[in-house]
Amino acid sequence: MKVATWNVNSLTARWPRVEEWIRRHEPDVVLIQETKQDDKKFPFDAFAALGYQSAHYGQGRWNGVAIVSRRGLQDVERGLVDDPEARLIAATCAGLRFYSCYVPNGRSLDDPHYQYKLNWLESLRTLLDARDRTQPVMMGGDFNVAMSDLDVYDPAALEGMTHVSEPERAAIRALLATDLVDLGRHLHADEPSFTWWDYRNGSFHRGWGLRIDYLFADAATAARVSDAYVDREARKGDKPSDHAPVVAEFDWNS
DNA sequence: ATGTCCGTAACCTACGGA
Repeated sequence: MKVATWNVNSLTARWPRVEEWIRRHEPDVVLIQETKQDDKKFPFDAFAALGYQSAHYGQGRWNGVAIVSRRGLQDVERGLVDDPEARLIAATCAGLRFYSCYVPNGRSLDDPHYQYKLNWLESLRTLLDARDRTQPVMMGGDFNVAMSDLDVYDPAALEGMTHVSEPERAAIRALLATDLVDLGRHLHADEPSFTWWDYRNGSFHRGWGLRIDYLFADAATAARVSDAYVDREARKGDKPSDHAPVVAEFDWNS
């Protein structure tokens, strides 16, 4: 079983890259963020032509999350209670409960959007805390938080900014405290493995990245993971997203 | 520290958001 999470920064603009990536890597499930589409525009048929069912929660210009699967797709849930923005979708594929998350950016520590981000993460924690612990779960997405200084190219350069503040990091730790494991760190405790590089300043080739996209799973599922990695190749070439996909591979029969 | 990209609305340019 191969699962990926990828913030595509507009599925409309990124379709050629997404299609090529799926053909090449043949994932079973892909958790997508920032489709920037409504359902009318979402390429359900194009995914079907590749052999994938899809579920989408979009709102048009901003946000938008999706789950695509070639291992079945049932029981779709959209959104967080009281959240007007399309940032969360869940579905069951091959017996696993999947969540695709697009956490608010936060903008800056003194912006109201930052408090929205903290509230959003607390709502997500509440949802996960109430889940059925007998069902395997995998949650992935763009969390817009670098969990530790190892996840930042230069901690001093980001001091006082969003993505690295202690309250955000505590909110992510609280998510993990609902019995989830960070699959990237689980297998590679000391590798930076950034997932996002700013389009500006030649950040990618200078190595100025952050690890802000994650795949989390319950401990029993995490124990079956044989590989977890970032596909940096997807950040290169023509018209890339500013995020690279995070991939996990694991034994799964059901 | 800000050299880019994306979608939109309104028009071939500016703006908000990231």
